[in-house]
Amino acid sequence: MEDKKSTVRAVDRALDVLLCFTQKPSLSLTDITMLTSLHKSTVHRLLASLEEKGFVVRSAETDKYTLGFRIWELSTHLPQVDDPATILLPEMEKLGDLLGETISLYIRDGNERVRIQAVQSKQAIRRVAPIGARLPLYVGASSKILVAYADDEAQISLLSSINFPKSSDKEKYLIQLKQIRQDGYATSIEEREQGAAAVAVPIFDQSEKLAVVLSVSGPSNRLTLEKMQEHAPQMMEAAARMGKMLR
Amino acid sequence: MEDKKSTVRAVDRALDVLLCFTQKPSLSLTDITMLTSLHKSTVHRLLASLEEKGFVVRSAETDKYTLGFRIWELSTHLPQVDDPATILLPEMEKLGDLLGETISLYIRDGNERVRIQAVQSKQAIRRVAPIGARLPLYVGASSKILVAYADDEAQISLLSSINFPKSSDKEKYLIQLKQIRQDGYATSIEEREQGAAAVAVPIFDQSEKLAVVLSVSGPSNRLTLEKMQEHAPQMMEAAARMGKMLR
DNA sequence: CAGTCAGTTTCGTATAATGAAACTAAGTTT
DNA sequence: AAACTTAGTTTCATTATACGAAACTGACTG
Repeated sequence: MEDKKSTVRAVDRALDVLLCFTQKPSLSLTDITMLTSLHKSTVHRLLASLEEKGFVVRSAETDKYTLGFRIWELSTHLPQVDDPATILLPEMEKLGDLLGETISLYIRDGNERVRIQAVQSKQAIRRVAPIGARLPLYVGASSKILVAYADDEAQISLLSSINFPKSSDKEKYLIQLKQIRQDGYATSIEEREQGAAAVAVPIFDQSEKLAVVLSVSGPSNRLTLEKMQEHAPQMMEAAARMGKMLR
Repeated sequence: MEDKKSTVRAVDRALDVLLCFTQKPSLSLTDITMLTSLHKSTVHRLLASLEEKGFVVRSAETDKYTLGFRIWELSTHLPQVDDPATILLPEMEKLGDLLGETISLYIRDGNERVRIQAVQSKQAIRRVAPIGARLPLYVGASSKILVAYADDEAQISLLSSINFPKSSDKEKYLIQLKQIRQDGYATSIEEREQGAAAVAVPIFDQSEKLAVVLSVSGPSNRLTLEKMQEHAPQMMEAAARMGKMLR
């Protein structure tokens, strides 16, 4: 077995116990025992620690546990970061290390997309992604995500702004968007730029609205179709995690 | 040594690490090492666990830690209780067990005080405190707290509503209020009721405003002056804790 | 009153958390 | 540029300590 980082098991378990409360606000000891598949005496002890410090409270009547005031207290001390570009940077860096390619973050601004954050690949041959760059919304994996997950009225206006050569092109494009929504990610190979490929996924905020688009991009001979399919689930997983960071 | 509850040491320590962030939003490993007086390798491992689960994040540049999105996520799952009577009940029950006397919670309503919550002592001889009871604001430990910590204009109106027999009485009363603000608690012996004594302390909400008054009361032969002085710091400690629970 | 179920406590054992110390990597001073 | 700091990371031997099986309690149920 290989442990990525040397952590403390008892603490890992205690934190898992806390996270159970994201599923249900009020839990009995046995509820938690089942959710964590730990033994009840273990859970009992972990809860004793959590309760003593006020991270959970036990209702005197029902014996059920809920999150305690310490969570509230800590949440008031959260660094108040507002913009995704700042808050998501650490995660993007991690992702960049993991995938070894350039990671970008896009938002839509009118009929363009804007790169609001990027971490560059460390490889010699790499896709350089300047922050602040404005790109068209028609082509590229990130663009397709921005269109596919735009809310209804925005989508209609975007589609009308795109100049399709043939009407059959629009048809194909719509089918592509539908597929993307099914898959949860979009890819592009040499679509916008010679020799470049990318995978893009949506990041939703707490209210399930599209907040920003995350993409990994690199030279298409390195970022092959195969590699992209490998990266897609990793991207979606990262996006889910990052979404939780947006208020 | 006697362990009150059997807890898990590693977890206790990890929670202490989290609580460090209430003092300063951004902390280095050594900062935490000093604040907790744990060894750095221990802190390092605890942070690894906390980071993996997203309870803290490490800024890639500065290497400093801040609270992570998991705290935010959990805080959104806090049971949204609004009224102090509900939210403070569990703590009042604990306090009642500890002190063995009746615990009450009061708010001011106009020129009266109202008991909005109570847990009854389990002893045979006890002070019975019906919820909803309305009592005068002049006498009793809780009343004095309500007056002493009322905001300026409310205090003036309250003082004018009290019918002091002699003007020297008002003088004395004001001195008493000043003393109470210095001590942080008020006591009363047979003041309002024959044979009854009480200690009362203010509970302040997050914005440092008087939210509610907490009192312990019982027969004056059991709740002696000595006992009351013993209970006062316990009450103030409990009140501080309870205040953090009020949004 | 037997029977189930949830929570609590005990206890022997093996594991896993610990802290000293060594190591790395920056940053500072000489 | 060598010699020191200073902060973070990793290793490792030791033992404390977290673990889970099982027994216990006590409340609720049929």
